[in-house]
Amino acid sequence: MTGSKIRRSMPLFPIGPVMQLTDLTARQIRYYEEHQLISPARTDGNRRMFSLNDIDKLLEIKDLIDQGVNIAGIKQLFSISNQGPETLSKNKKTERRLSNDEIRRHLRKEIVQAGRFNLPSMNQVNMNRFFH
DNA sequence: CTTCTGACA
DNA sequence: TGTCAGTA
Repeated sequence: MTGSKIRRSMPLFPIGPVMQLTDLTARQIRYYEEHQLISPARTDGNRRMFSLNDIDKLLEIKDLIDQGVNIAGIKQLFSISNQGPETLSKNKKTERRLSNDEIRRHLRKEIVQAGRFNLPSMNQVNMNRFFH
């Protein structure tokens, strides 16, 4: 229901506890925010307040980073998973048999795989190869 | 005491 | 990324 959503997005704890829960340094957490991978709420004296969603997001980021995926790649993955079928189906134009879900899986695999091989510039992943 | 922004041997 | 500074 909607109740669980508001709970997961409800600002709960400051950066301290989050550091322990995610094994990430404050520097890293702030860095990821700078690059808009997360957007914690702010409070009284401009202090960050993280929600459960933020925690999960950070854990996801941590895994991907450990797998070698850089910020650009993670951004790609996040935007893709949040993208509704409408956005993708609009690009699939004509000759496209793969479902949007399949495309997402392939793209994710490509990015993570590239990360494992330490391949540079994940920035311009050839989405052109999937659409056309 | 904890967190924040900015900066850089 | 770590870390130190100067605040709030």
